[in-house]
Amino acid sequence: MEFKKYNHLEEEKKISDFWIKKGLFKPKKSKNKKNFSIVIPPPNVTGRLHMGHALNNSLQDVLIRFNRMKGLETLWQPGTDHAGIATQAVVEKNLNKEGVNKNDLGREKFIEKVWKWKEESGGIILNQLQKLGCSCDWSRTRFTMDKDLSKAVIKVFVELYNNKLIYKDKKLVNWDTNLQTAISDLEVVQKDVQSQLYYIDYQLQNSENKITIATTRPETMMGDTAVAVNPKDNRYIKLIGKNVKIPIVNRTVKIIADNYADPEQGSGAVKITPAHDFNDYDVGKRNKLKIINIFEKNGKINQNGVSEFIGLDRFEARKLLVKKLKENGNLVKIETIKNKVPYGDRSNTVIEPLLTEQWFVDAKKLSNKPIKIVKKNITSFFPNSWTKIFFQWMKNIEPWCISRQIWWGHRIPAWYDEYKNIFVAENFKKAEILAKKKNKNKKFKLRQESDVLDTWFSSALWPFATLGWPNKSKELSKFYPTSVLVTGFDIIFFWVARMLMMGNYFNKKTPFQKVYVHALVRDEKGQKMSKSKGNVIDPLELINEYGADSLRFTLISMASPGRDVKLSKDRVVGNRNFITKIWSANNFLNINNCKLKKQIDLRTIKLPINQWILSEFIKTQKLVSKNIEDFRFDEASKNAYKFVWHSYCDWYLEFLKPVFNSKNKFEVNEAKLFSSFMMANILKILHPFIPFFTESVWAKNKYKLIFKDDLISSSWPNFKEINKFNKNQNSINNIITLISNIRSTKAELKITPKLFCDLSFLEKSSKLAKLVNKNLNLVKQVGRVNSIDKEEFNNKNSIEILVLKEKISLRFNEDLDLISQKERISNKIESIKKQLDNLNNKLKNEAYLKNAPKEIVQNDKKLVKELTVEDEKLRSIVSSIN
RNA sequence: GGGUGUGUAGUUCAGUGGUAGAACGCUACGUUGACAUCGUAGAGGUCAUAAGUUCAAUUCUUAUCACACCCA
Repeated sequence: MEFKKYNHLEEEKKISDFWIKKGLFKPKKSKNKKNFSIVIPPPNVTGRLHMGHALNNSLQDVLIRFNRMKGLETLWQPGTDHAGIATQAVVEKNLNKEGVNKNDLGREKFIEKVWKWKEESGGIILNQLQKLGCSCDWSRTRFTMDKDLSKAVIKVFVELYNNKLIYKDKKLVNWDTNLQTAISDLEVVQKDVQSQLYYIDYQLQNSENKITIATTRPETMMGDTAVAVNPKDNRYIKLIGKNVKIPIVNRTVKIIADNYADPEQGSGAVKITPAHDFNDYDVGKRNKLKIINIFEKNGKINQNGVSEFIGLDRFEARKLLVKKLKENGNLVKIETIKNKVPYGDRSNTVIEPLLTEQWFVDAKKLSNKPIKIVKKNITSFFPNSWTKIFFQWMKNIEPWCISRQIWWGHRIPAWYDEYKNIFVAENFKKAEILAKKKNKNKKFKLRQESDVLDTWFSSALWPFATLGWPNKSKELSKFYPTSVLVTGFDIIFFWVARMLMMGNYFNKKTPFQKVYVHALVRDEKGQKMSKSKGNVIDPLELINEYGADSLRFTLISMASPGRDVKLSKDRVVGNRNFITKIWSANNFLNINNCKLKKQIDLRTIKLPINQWILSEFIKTQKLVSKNIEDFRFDEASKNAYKFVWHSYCDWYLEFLKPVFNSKNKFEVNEAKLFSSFMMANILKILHPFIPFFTESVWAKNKYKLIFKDDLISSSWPNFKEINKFNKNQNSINNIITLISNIRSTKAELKITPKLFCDLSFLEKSSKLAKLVNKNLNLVKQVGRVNSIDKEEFNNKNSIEILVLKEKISLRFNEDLDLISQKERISNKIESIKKQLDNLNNKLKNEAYLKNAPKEIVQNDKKLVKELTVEDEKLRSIVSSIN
């Protein structure tokens, strides 16, 4: 009979619609009142699904589906963040294409455009997550710029400000000259680049002598306010306190002593530009130096620069300055060096330290509680190694610059009057009340801060803001703290740490009990996937080609803790084959009319193969559960894979065939019922990994009639072991060994596998004989055995082999070439001898006997006995071969 | 420069103080009434290197080497 192939494209769409339409992703009241919740790491609203998302969300879905099936009330909270800079850039670009400039449009109109863009094309990634099978409660989808979430953001800002955990300060910040906004430390990437190190002579005042400084950024000379040397540097001690003239700039500055100057680096003398270098800024503070800012916000030289440089871009200014220095003879030499240069992670332009007024969060103070929480394991990281890295960062945390000079985002709720007062309040009216109090009878006009907040500021509130905070919602009381956070390591500082700060501060409870940290998805060679390298594998392409299930199973089975996922297409193909295998196994059941017609009382199962497969299943079900609970998704998926393919398909289905051929109605009936029952349970344990396929087969087999539920809402199998089945479990395992041995012997003798043989048991009171007699049909059909005898086959077409330490004889109706077999057994004897020698030596060693645990010694003794018997029997077999 | 992680079969990875495992790939045979997106059998490893602890080390410790990442 021909069966249709499994059509993943059709089925996945159908099943997805079905789940969503029936609202099966929504939390369902649990009997045991236990809850399980995860908040999704909100992807950018501009985002498109990449492999990292695919891995991250596949893992979350495993946890969600598993716990849902275990009967917990389960919420997976989805949504997106507004990605201030990225989204603004997208919309701005679109407008530019239409010939519209953002500034001509004005702030309000522009924001309208952004919202319009969001409604039309934002959040595509959520659809893509649905394609992946993510069972988020989509009806609860949130967006960081939603009214509710914005309310939370404002409340948090005001409260932190009132508690002096947010403040405004004039400091050097990382300035992105391209985006023209400040960014936080974390958004700066230090890149290794080749730079020129310029050695430049500064003329000493009232002297013929010069001092040579070295710099990679000569243009900042225009902002120099000192030259520093190390106080212990003998070369320069005499010069400390003397004045030098900056060439071209012609300003006179002092030579100061500061430990920052490293005698080993460059010339040992450094120019100090407090306005444009973080280290120099500190030097300037220590030495009370003047700060001269020479840059506009776009990175061009401002009025403080030398006249002919004003208006030049910083890199052009550098070129021109170097040229002038050369002409004037001030340039001593140029060295090419490797150094680190800061780049903006969004704009990829060189970051300029710039002195500006910004808003900061006192991260240091907020970090105390999270550090305690993690120390006490109230929130714990998996793998544990991340704890250390988390502490390292948290303990050295710097103030967090949260203001951004862009339009799209949460506008900072601060108002200014004309008298340099700042009023922070939840809205204009409240700010006005504060202002009236302060200004008494004075007239004033309030102007709102134009800056918006860093997107991560709102993301930090995600675990409670999405659940309704600051309202005391029932979701908040039910699902907060969330159970697990599943995230990539790259955002531990950006996001996880900050959620821990905000969650613990505002809720007195940690936002999540556990943090599962997964690694990066790389290409098969271990290279980072990047567009420029052209090695990006698009998850959507794989989903189209092989199905979401295949992709999910692959990613999940490769997610070993602490290791990157090296993805190759071959893996996905392999797992697609796994799905096809189950499909064809299920077809086998259907062909043979194996239907689950009623619930089964497991204790009444009689057939040894049914008892055996059930016992194997129970082992597997336990392993899968435990491994999912331990975040060992790789192991869990492998447990299931192994059972389904190698126990159920390879052996159990083969054993069914002789049963179906028999005339024992009872046995046939039980086999048909039970094989289908097992299939249902296979679908259950595979559901978290390959949800579409399993739900589809569930429907096809009409299991809902028996289990009363769709697969997604069915209960996770939790069978107790049945001890009285142990005997048959062993029997079948032994039969498998026997059949495997017969097959290998055939292969070794180059006998075609088709050929049947006769079997004879050579030992008195043979256990194997009893076993075989009890399962005669299985052995005969699956093992291709004709007849069972008791006498020795003393002729050229028989061979003796050892199975489970018993001698048996196989007879074929063709002559055998036993020479190779003789050699093989001799080799085996050799290796047993080695093992025996080893063991015997060990057992002679008194230190070993004294120190090793009794079980180990006993085990070794037992092994010696067994190997000795095996050795003897093999020797007798060899000697019988002529 | 400081830190973290990794190194086990051809490849990707599990694992363990006392017999070294899987998947994929490879080789041979096979179209046996679920499945060639398959079956059966098989080959393949000084567990990076060196020293130490131990009765016993692939596993623990230290050093070295290689690679990856994070921070400055």
